[in-house]
Amino acid sequence: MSPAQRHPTMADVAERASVSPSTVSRTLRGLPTVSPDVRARVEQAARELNFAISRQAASLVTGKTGVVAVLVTTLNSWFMGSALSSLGPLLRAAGMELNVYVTPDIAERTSFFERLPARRNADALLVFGFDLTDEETARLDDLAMPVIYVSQHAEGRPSVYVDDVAGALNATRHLLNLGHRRIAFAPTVGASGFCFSSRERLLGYQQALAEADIPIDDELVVTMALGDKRDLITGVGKLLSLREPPTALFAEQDELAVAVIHTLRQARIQVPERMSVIGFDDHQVADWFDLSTVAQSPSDMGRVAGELALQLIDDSEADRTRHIILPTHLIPRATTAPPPGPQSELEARRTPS
Amino acid sequence: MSPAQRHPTMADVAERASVSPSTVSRTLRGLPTVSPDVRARVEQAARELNFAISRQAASLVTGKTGVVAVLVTTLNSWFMGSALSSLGPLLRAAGMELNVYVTPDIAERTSFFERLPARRNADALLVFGFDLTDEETARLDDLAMPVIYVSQHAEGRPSVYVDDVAGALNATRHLLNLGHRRIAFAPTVGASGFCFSSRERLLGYQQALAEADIPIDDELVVTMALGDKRDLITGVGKLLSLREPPTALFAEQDELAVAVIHTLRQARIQVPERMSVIGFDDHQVADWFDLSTVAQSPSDMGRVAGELALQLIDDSEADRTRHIILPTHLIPRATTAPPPGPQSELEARRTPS
DNA sequence: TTGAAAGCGCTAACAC
DNA sequence: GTGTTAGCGCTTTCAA
Repeated sequence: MSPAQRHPTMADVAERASVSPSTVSRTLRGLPTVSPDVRARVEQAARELNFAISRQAASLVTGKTGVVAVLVTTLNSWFMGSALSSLGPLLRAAGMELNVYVTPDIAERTSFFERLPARRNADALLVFGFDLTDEETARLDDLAMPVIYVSQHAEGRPSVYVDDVAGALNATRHLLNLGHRRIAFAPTVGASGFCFSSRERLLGYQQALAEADIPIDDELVVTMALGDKRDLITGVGKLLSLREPPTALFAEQDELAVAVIHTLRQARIQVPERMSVIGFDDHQVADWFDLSTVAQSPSDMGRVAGELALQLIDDSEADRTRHIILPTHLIPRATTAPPPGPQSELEARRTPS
Repeated sequence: MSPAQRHPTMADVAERASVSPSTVSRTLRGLPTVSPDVRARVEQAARELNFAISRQAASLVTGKTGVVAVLVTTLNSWFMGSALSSLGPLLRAAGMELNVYVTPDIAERTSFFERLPARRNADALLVFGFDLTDEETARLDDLAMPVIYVSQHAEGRPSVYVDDVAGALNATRHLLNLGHRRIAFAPTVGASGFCFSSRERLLGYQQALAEADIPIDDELVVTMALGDKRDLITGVGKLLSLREPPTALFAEQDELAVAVIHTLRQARIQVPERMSVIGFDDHQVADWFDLSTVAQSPSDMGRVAGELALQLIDDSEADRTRHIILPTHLIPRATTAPPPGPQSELEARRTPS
C-alpha cells in the first residue's frame, strides 16, 4: 500500500524549481525576501513533489523542536480531555506539535523524571495537576525550557489555575444562604492527582463556615473514592448516622456529586428536599442531572496555558513568575434548596430564642 | 530559573570519557560491541553531564522519528481518554513518544490532510474513529508509514475495532428475551465522529429484530443529540406519543442512556418498570447508575492498536491488512426488566391466540 | 573493540 | 533577491 520511497528533500524541490535550497527554505518559511515569481515556482514544485519539511533537520540547526510537551497522570478525565482538546488546535495554529507524556503510576513517573525525555524534544513543558516533590520540581527547573504548571500553584514559576478557594467559598456560601448550617464536604480520593485543587476547595469550604461563625466539624468531611460504590455508601452512611446529620453536601467534583445523589436516592433520601447537593466543575453530567455546581472551564485553562507557553517560548524576556488565576462562577440548578422545614425539633432546640 | 545553557552533546560525553563519539553512541544505544570498562566510563560521563540524546539528530540519520502520531477529533470523551491513557504508557515503554493531532472542526481537518504534518514527523499514524472520505484515505495511503485505523473498519488496511454488530445484537436480544417487542433504538448525533460504530450498532439492532421476526419500524429509531436537553425531550416525546410506544430502548452510548433515563424519570416514567433502557460502552457512569449495558474496553483498544503500530514499524514484512476485532459482553444491571405486565390490552389484542 | 570520516536535511551567515 | 558554504548532533560505514 505504502511504498517506502524516500521523502523528497528541499534539494529536490530546489532542483525542480531551478533555484537553490536556501531559496526553497526561505520561501517555505514565508520570509519576505523572495520575489513573487520565484515563490510561486517553489510553492508549485513543493506541492507537486508532495514535499513535507523535516522538523528534525530544521530543529538541528535552529535549536527549536516545534513541540510542546504535556505531562499528565491520565487523559481519562473530563478535565484533561477538555483542556487538551482546546490546547491541541491552539498549538497547531501556531505550527507546533503536541507531545503527551502519560504517567499513570509511580514507575512511569519515576522513569519520566529520571530520563526527562522531554529535555531535548520540546520547547516547553506543561505540567498538569501534579503534586510534585521538591526534587521533581528541581529537576524541572533545570530543564532549560519554559515549564508551565497547570491546575496548580507553583511558587515563583509560571502557573495557571482556577480560583478553587473562591469557588468553594461561593458554593458553601450558597448553601449557607439557603439556610443550611450542617454542611458536609466530600473530597475525592483517587489517582487523578489534582491534590492541589482538593486542598484549596477544602480551604474555601472552611472559610465560608468561618464567615458564618459555624465551627468546623471534622466529622462532616468525608473522603469518598469515586467509582467505588461500597466506599460511597459507607461515606454517605457515616454522614447519615451522625448525631446531627448534614442537610447539605458540597462534593469536590460533579462526578462525585452525581454519584452521591444516586446513592442518596437509592436510600430514599430526596435531593434536594431532604439533602441539598452541590458539585464543582460544571461537568457535562451536571447539566444532564440539573446539578447545582461551581463552573470552571478546563478548555479556557488549556487555551490560556498554551498561549502562555507560546509566549514564553517566543520571548525569553517574558515574566517567568506569572500566575494566571481563572475565575469560577456558581451555577444554581435543581439539587440545592432550603433545608427541610418546618424546623426540625432538633434545630428548634438548638436555637431557643 | 533555567539558564539557557547549551545542551551537552555526545562529543562532550566522549571527551569526558576519553573515547570517541562513535563509542558513546554505541554505548548509549546498548550495542554489545563495547567493552565493560569503556561502557562504565561512558555511562558515568553521560550521567554527570546530564546528557540527553537529541532525537532530531538521531532521526536525521536513521530516518526513524521515534514518534507515534494519533489523529483524533477530540480528546474530550470517555473513549479517547481511556484509549490514550493506555496507549501512552505502552509507547513510552517502547521508547516512543506520543504525538496528538486534534482536529475538532472541518477547518482543522482540512488543514491536517492538506499538509499532513505527520508525514515526516512520525513512524506510524493511528487514526481514531474518523469517517474518512475516499480522498482522505488516499492521502493517508501514500504516507509512507503504517496507518492504523482504530475504532473503525478500513478495507485492506490495518484496523482495530470492537464488534459493534455483535454487541448491539446481544443488547437487543437481551431485551427480546425479557419479553419486549417494541424496542426503540437511539443513535447519537454529534461531533464525536464515531459514525462507523453508530451504523454498525443500528445493524446489530435490526438483525436481532429480524431474528425474532419483528418488523423494523423506522419510527422507533430516534436520533438524539447528546447534551441538548430540548432535543432529548423531543426525542423521548416522539417515542412516547407513538400509537404503540416502545417498552424498551437501546441507546447507542451509555451517556445517552443515562440522559434518557433522567428525562424519563422526570416525566415520571419509571425505569425499568415502565421502560427498560440499555446502553453501550460500560462507561464509568453505567456503574454509578446501575445501567444495563454492553461493555467494550477502550483501553484494550488503545493497547492493541499501539502494539500493532509498533509491530508494523518494526517489521515491514508484517501483514498490513490485518483486522483485529475486539469482543463486547453484555452487562445486565438494573435498568432492564420485563415489560410492564399483566399484558396491556393492546398487547393482548395483537396476540389473540 | 574502537576511531575517523562522511553525511542525514535543513538553516544561517555571508557573498554576490 | 538569490546562491554558496558551513555546520547543527548524531549514526554509520570502513579501517585499524
